[in-house]
Amino acid sequence: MQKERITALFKEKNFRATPQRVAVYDYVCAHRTHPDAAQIYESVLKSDPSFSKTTVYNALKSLCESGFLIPVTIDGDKVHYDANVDFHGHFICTCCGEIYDFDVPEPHGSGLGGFKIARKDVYYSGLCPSCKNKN
Amino acid sequence: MQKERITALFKEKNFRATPQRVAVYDYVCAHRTHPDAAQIYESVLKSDPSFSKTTVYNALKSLCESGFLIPVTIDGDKVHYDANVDFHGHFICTCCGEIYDFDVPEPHGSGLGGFKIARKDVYYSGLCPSCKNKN
DNA sequence: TTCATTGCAAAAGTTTTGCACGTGC
DNA sequence: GCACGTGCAAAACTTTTGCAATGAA
Repeated sequence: MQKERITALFKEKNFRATPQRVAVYDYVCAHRTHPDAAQIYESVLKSDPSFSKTTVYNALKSLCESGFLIPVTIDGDKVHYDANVDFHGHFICTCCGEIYDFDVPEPHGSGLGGFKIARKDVYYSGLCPSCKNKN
Repeated sequence: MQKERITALFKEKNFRATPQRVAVYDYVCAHRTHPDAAQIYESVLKSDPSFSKTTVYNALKSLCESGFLIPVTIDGDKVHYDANVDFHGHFICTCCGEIYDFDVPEPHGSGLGGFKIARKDVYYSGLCPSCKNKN
């Protein structure tokens, strides 16, 4: 997606379109590998050397709150981000750390009467095909 | 569960039964609130002031690897631990941070041919009843 | 103009590491 | 006895915070 279209999309949803936010979103859209803040920062820094790490965190937080991105907390330490906001599952390889998308029906839990459910996530973990065959 | 029974359980599964590991597991079994490493450390320290934080991390890692505990990474930063290893969902309140268990059928994803699935997790987030009614 | 966002440095918080010592089996 | 676990301090990392300066609308 070109930056002008991202800017238009942001304005349409009353989301302040700063070049930094556009760059962060552009990167996550273009790299469907579920990058974390460090990877995003490293990349956007190349086109704008004055880009701050704080700004990456600010942008990611705002983008998630406004529904442009989804935080993926499958990995215990860092948070990964996904531009595909349609419901789907995430698989993480415990060997190489790679995260894969997969199709899964939305799960329906019971015993949550009175709770307001805002998000549902399905996380699998194990070995990806290449790591599985490595040993 | 008394400590002697935990020790017996560990030995049964060829899991070295040090008093520290027993204490950590005992705490997580007794407190079904999905504690994190800091909470566990704080508690076990009371009965043994020489208990090290490193040991808590070591014990938790080993206990997870041996299937005694489940790591809950629903929260982006710290890892929580659950002694209930039977399949169930976890709900986290984005307001108070409390984690609740709920029943949910095991999800069956598609498109993972060639992957070795070791674990499945279903995480919900939103507002718990009391936080929902707070505003 | 105005107020949200940015950028910097410093802090906070969790988890890991290296290594000597201690201990379960 | 020996391999494995423990404990300590320091390091590594991710993320947050405070605040002055900047810029989008």
